[in-house]
Amino acid sequence: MDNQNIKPTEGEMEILQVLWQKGNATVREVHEALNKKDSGYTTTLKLMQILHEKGMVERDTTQKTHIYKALVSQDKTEKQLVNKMIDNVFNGSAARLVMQALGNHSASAAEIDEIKKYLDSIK
Amino acid sequence: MDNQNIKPTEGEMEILQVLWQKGNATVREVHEALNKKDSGYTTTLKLMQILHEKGMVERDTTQKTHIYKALVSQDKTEKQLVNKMIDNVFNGSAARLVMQALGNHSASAAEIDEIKKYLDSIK
DNA sequence: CAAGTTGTACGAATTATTTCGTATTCAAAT
DNA sequence: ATTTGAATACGAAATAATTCGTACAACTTG
Repeated sequence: MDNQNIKPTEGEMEILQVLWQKGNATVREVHEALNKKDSGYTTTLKLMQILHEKGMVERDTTQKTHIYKALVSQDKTEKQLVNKMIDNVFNGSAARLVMQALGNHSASAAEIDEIKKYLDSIK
Repeated sequence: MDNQNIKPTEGEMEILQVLWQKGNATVREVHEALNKKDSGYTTTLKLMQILHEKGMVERDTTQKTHIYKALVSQDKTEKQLVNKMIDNVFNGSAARLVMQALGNHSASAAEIDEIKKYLDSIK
């Protein structure tokens, strides 16, 4: 099985988000997108280098300023993390996670409609 | 604001699960419930002591063998963790998390109905 | 071209988490 | 009573994750 274990840390995850959103980006772009006042540029650089070591991103180094791009898919990564949470926190019940997620004020009426539509579609 | 920040680590979380399930338990009971072959009894003990320091569990020490009990609520803790994931992984969209969770674990028809009912109830 | 700016590399400090070794206490059984 | 077993306490090692300092290379631009 080629089942690559994608387990980004929290810091790595933040960077991947930016890369997924932008498609590709330089370290500076990523660093600015996450405007962290609590950590410096070289920290972001280091994390991106680690992501590269771990094979989760690729980079174009033909120019002085390197350009990064995610190699792991957003979908697969999200699935891994969600699955892990369902197992770890919700004893295997996806439904419990869903309800916990919606019980929060986080979900708007529009979101709820969207979810219902989705539920119908997979029925 | 009394907003206690509940952020158990992964190891702490495993222990809390057992305590929530059992109501209360000794270190040995917890250690056996999570039959980890990769870490010893004193590791579990230490983690439970840390949970106590952090105020996430209480313990009855009137007997030689202490009896532990979770102080943080399962519901609140789950909400915190889910919210964190919604922020960290799904850019604030509960709906995206829900869909990822359902697309994934291929929830059963019964589960889906349950969720729909729930959605109606909070509308 | 010299000076300043922007970039990467990378070791090392810091912080968080997990794990264990060992001392000690208490209680039960021989 | 002495030994044995099961428990806690707690420092400290091991591991993981984050952050930064600093050296150096490559482009401005004055």
